Amino acid sequence: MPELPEVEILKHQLVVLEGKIINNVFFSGKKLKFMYNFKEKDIKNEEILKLYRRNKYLILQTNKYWLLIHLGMTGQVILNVEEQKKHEHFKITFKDGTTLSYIDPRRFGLIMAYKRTEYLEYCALDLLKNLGIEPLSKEFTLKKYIEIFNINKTKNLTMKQFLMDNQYVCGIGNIYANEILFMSKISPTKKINTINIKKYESIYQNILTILNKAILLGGSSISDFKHTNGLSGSMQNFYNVYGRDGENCKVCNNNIFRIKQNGRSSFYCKKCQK
DNA sequence: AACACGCCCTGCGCGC
DNA sequence: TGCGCGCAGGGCGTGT
Repeated sequence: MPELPEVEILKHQLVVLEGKIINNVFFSGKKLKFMYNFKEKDIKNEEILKLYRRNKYLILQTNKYWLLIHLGMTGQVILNVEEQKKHEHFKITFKDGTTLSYIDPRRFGLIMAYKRTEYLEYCALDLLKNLGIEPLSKEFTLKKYIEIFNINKTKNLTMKQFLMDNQYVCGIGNIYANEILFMSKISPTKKINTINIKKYESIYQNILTILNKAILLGGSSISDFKHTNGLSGSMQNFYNVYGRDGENCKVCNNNIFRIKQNGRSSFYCKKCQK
C-alpha cells in the first residue's frame, strides 16, 4: 500500500461521500490492527461532512465522530462493489445506496471512531498527535526542513530513517524514501549529520517532486493498491531503484543493490549514491 | 532514553 | 506439483 500519494488519491476519490448519510455497517468481526471501538448504532444516521488525510490516515468527519481509516500494507477501499470480496472487513452502506468496502488480507489496517468535541481537532487524536509536518503543506518550506534537521542532527540516524520516520516529515514510506534518495544521490546508509547542509535543498526538492509525481500518476499499484473504482496507478513504471536489485542503474548502468536497514529493504546504486 | 527487533497477518514467488 | 522459506507499501510494543 499506501504511502502518502496513494492515500491522497483515495481521499480525493472519496469526496463523493460528503453529504451522504450512513445507513448500516457490516463488520467481518476479524481483528484488524485494533479491535473495532464502535458499533453500527454509533454511526448509523451520521452524515459524512468532510474528508481529510493526515499522514497515511483517511479521516471522515461526521456530526459526532472522527472516523480514522488506515490501510496498513494491503488495505483497499472500494466504492460500490456488489459482491462480498474475500478479506472484506467492513462495509458502510449509505442511505442513497452507495457502499464503501474495506478489504485487507493482512489486516494491518484499522478503522476507529473518536467522539468529536467542539475543541478537539483530529490532529490532537492519539494516533495523530505525534506526527511530523505534512510534506505537501505550505508550512513545509526548505527553511522548515533544515530546522527539523537541526533539531535532530545529534541523533544517530541514517538518511533513510530520517526520511521514513513519521515524527519528522510524515507520509514517506519505503518506496518513495528509496526513490527520493536516488534522486538526491545520497546513500540510504549515510548519517544525517555527515550530509552537507546544502544537500538538504536537493532532498527537499526531491521529496516534493516525487510525491507530486506519484499523485499525478495515480500512485503506485504494486500488488494491492487500487483506486476506489478498482483502477490502478502507474508510478511503479517510473521507479529508479525500488524493487530493481540486480538490474542496471538507469544513470550509470552499474548494479542496483538491496540491503536491509531496520528490517526494511533499501535499494540503491553504490556509484550514484554516496 | 535511544535503538533494534519481533510481531501483527495472508499471499506470492522462488528454489529445491 | 508440492513444500518451505523469505519477502511484502506500516507501525506499535517490547526488551536491551
